[in-house]
Amino acid sequence: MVDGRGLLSMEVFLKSVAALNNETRVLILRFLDEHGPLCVCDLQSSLEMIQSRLSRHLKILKEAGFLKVKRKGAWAYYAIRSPLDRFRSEALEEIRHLGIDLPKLQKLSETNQGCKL
Amino acid sequence: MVDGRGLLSMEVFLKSVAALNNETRVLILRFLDEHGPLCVCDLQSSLEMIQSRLSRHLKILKEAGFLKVKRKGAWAYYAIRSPLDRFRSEALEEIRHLGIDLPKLQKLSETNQGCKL
DNA sequence: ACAATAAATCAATACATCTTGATATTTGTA
DNA sequence: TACAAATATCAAGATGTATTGATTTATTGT
Repeated sequence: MVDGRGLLSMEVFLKSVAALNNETRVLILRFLDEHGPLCVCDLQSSLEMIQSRLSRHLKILKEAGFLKVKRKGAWAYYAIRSPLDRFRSEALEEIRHLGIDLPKLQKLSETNQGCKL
Repeated sequence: MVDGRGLLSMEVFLKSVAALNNETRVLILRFLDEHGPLCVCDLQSSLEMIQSRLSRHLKILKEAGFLKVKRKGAWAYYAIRSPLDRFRSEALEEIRHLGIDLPKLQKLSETNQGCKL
């Protein structure tokens, strides 16, 4: 990074853009932005998404530099990475202004049966 | 637009992002950013791209709100739209910082034979 | 009206991404 | 160690996007 503002390379830029280029991932970003760190199974129940699909999207967002993961035992907590560089935080700000209707947060991990369905 | 900062909708946002999600289009944006309005055949010779391919990318960039076109007779001059909204201009600023190695400008339209090859 | 040039669109193929169900990996607990 | 729960990865088919050459449309000059 030459001047503190930009991404390093075309490759990295395109990876960020590709990650944003999907409505499901935009929703995931916004949901984590709203609720803070959540484990995969809570996202799964809140967003009503099957596990492999969600896991794939989380991986893409992580590898594009939008998310971080913290493992706590068997659980993986995903959250917006902080700080974000300028372009990514502008993108997130833009996403906040889209007026997305967020589903209700389901903390399945905190029920008796855990994430098991 | 509610507050002057954001795009209207998910659909419009995704269209902008999709337009950015291609190395060829990023190059076209940066080239027009550097050289100002250019007709299709000048872009064609400068970027060494066949006409149908270039035309398709220009259309995508225009419909995503990055470019405007001004027709002058048979020629179509494409240029960066101005003003760009915040997200699009941040994207363009980011693109400026990618350090893209631009090809030399070829003003084929100003030669004797015109754009004909 | 005709021919020629600039640009846009179309149709087919190639290439990439998304979704799903199945399987593998990791971690905690008996 | 064996089992179960949480997550990650894989393989196949479905869907979407890119490229190319051919065709079409628009405009200019004769």
